[in-house]
Amino acid sequence: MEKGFFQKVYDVASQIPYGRVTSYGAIASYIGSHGSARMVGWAMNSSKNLPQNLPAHRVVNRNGLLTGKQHFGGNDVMAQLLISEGLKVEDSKVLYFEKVFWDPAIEL
DNA sequence: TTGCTGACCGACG
DNA sequence: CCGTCGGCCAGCA
Repeated sequence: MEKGFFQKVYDVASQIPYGRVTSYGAIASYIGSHGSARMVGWAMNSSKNLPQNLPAHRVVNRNGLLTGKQHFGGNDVMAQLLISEGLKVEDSKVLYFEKVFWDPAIEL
């Protein structure tokens, strides 16, 4: 039974530590599907059908921009969640992104 | 079954 | 600098 694409995404995303963030591309690359970053985001969209254990708010784009914030049911919900974890968010963007960046290829 | 779309990224002109 | 296009995989009408 090989894990499907989504399955791998969930597996990695669910392991993102508190107060850390990663990028769609990093996850895609780690699971061996470099270029399918869009699918990572799509997997997050489908996360609604999964347990809340999936910290989708800790996944941002390459620029540290909260591109998927609108899918959290609000415009600032995602930002507030990150701020609540001790991160600095300004203008829908994670400050010190490189410092809080969690790369599965390195950390995992 | 076919075809379109999507929370991205990198390349090209 | 900015607009456009291709690639990747899965869900839905």
